[in-house]
Amino acid sequence: MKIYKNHIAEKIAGIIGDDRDRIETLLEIPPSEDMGDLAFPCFTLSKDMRRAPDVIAEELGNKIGRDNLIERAEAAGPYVNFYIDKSHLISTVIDQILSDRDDYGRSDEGSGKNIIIEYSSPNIAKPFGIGHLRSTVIGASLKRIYEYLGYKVVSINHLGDWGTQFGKLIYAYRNWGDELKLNEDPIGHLYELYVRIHREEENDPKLVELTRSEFKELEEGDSENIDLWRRFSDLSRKEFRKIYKMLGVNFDSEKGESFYIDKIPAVEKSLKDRDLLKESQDATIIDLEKYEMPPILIRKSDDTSLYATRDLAAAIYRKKEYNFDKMVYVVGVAQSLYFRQLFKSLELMGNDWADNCHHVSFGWVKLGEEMMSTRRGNIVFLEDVLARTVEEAKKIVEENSPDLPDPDSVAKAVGIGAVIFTDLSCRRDTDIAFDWDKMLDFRGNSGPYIQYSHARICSVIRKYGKELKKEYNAGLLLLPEEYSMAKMLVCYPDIIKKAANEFEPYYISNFLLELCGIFNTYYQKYRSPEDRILSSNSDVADSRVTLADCARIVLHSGLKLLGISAPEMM
RNA sequence: GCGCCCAUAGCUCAAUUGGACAGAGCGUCUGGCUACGGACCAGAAGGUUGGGGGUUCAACUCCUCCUGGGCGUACCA
Repeated sequence: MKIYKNHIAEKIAGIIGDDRDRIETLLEIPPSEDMGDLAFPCFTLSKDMRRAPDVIAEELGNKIGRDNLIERAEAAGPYVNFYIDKSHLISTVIDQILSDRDDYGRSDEGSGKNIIIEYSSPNIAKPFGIGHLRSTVIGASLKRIYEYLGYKVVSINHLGDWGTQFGKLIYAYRNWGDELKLNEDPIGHLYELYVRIHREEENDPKLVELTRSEFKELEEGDSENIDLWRRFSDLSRKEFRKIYKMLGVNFDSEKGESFYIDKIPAVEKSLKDRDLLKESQDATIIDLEKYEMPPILIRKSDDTSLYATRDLAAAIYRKKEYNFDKMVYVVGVAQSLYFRQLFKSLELMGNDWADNCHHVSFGWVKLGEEMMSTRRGNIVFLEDVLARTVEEAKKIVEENSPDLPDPDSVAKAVGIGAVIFTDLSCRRDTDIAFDWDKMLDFRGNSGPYIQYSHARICSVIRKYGKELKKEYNAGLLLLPEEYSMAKMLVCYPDIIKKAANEFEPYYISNFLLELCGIFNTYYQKYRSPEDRILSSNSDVADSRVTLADCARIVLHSGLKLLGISAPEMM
């Protein structure tokens, strides 16, 4: 769409003698297709020129004539509506996609830039719930999106493998642990112990001190505690790996919190040198009152470290190690105050790059009226969700397409795709309502709907049979849906950039749904031998299949950016 | 108490960041395969955008107050 915006902005600027770029940012896409393809609202001009917007629009409309990009311009009240030359747009986008193929929409705007994305970061010894999935899926998608734009991305799984909870876990395991259970179902057993110690601590406050001292010993290097910790950690990592494999998610680094404990002293020294540390209530803090924030705790009264301590160390380490241009933390919205404190602390330490750190937050997953949380014990396990969606997909596949060569892998692709898509189909900050019925419904606005549309196009191309030639005639693509589709395809690169800028993969999901909507309408509306895609007129068929193939390429690409696979048959 | 966030169709979510008539899916009702895949498509019903006031050419969007909810707010992460 960029070339058209540019072109129109230039024309308008030429007439009124204003700044091109300013005009360009004012251009918008009208709410309905019959109002043209791009619109210029004259309100702001009206202020400068002290004339009624309708009059300006009228004048512009008359002065802008047709050329090979613009078919016509027409005033509509205070707007000037521009109608792009359809044949120009269609052939431009088809040529572009056919030459770029799977790289359509790729760019090099990020080349030479490093970005760190921290995501997933589950806690060792806690089950992977459907709530944790959001960070994983959003982060993994952002990684793909940024790589597509030429950035060098380092993805980090900042595992929660250190902290007070390990004192609890060690204590609980010593007293109630079961070797057999631990090996059979490590996370299940550890979680059971975790829940139990929490309950018991409520009844017996003395336990709190005992578990805290276990952590202190761990942090001081007690070998027995370290052995246990390492075992818990290894077993959990192994379990998580299974989940990541299913989801098709991977990381460049899996350095968890524990990695940074030996880097804490240097951080503390630098904090002390800048006189940022303060003793308060027996603990060590950074006072942030000047910045209207509560203090951030650096050391507890028993002298053990906290997540903030380790996060400061991690940020500084990463800056040294990767020299990132940007670092984003994909972490739930509950932590937003904490990240403001963290970034402010980094800044106070003299790190001018603190500005380049972003908290990419996301909302809760609700179960009924409640927020899902491990602490409350009302979580839905990701493994159960994946198992059920895959099973459901298998049922449907068996019923609808009994002779698929590999039904199991298709069922997996669809079941998992449905789960991933659900998390990416609304804005990050909205809370998601988890609902089994909806999760298992593969119709409507869903991942499988997009996969289905993609498979359908693949099927048409198979039926077409011939080698796809690069020959097509834009003059034969005159149906309104063909133009709408082409127009969407033109916008795909813009959508990717928007998704990256706002850290919102949902823009891509939304775009894909819309594209599928148009294609499916097109597909079903025209059924006569001549009007359908595989038209009896072979020239027309060539052109239509070519356009459909472009849509296929974009659907495939978009799904990939979301981390969802696109089977050719399903 | 203070801070941040949310409230849009019966339900789940959108709305080009202040723009033209607030749109999709599900659910309800009606219709569509001897054809290119019905995990689909077409149509209908469904809204005073939680409520009041304000800012302006224009408010779901910005300001203010109220109501209802969520999260955070020093030794969890």
